[in-house]
Amino acid sequence: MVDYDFMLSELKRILKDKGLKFTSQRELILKTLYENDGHFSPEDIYMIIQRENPDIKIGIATIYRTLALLEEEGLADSLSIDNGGKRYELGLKKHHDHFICTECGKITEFYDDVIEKRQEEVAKEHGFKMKSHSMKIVGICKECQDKNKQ
Amino acid sequence: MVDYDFMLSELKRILKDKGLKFTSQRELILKTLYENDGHFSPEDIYMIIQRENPDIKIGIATIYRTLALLEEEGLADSLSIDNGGKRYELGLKKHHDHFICTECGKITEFYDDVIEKRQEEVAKEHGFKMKSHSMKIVGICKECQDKNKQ
DNA sequence: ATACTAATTATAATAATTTTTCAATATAAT
DNA sequence: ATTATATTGAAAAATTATTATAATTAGTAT
Repeated sequence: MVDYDFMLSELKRILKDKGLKFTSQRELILKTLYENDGHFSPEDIYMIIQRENPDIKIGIATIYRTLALLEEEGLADSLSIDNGGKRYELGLKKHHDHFICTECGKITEFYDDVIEKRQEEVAKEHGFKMKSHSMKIVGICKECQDKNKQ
Repeated sequence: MVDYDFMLSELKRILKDKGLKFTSQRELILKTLYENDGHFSPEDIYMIIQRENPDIKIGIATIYRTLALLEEEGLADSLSIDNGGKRYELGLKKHHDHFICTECGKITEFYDDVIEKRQEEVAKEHGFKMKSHSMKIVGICKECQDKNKQ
């Protein structure tokens, strides 16, 4: 796992490169993504920050803006859920795909080499220059299946 | 390609099964999806219907409700695009995945047996009961790459 | 055919989510 | 420290989706 100091210096480097400024809000949002494992809506991030830093004021618009920036620069990744909007997670992690459970809403990560490799090939075959890819498998997780049986 | 009469009779059968009613609006929305190849937002569908049937009045809420119904019954499929909301396409087509071009926004369909098969296996390996799956490859399409070179 | 019942509709209001505007503030370079 | 500029929070605006309701319509039974 990439460590926080590295991500922070990446953020600083990127901001400098683009003539943008390093702010406490941007740092805080990155840190929040780093310290919380999961897939969060902007609203989630907003509430986590408020809960964990009752002294700090931050606007929801800043959350939206910053998450978009982090994603653009690869420091965050997003996932579109069927209902409602995007969920964000920390970027620079090993690439992976997602299981989404329709019963409990849980999002689980998985990785499969065969699929990864084949995606590259398929893109190449179609002359498509791949920048990213995502796969979602929607269904019912093991836990919910067991729960249903009882 | 499944023909329209089949889809229409499917719709009628499903509605009857569920004690719902066959209405001109529901038929019109299915027909619109059938006759227009592409991936449309509810707003798109609304505008296409208004344009092609200036005499008919239909409410945007009906579009939303009907698309959700059609999707639930498999007569339509939806795809979450990064910006904004869902895009719908006709259902009962052969399953496929999507290329999304970040330059021109074009969505292209593709199908790959290796990926399909492997998805089934991965879900099974994780004890996940797959209901559906989707894959998006985001990048730059051949046409835009060529355009950029000029 | 007609009448009846319940589902469906359009419209408008409402809710939820995301983006934009703008004046005040904070940052980075000098 | 000063200055120029990017960023922020707050509120307004825009977008997207859902809900309530009275009127209408489809499907069934008569």
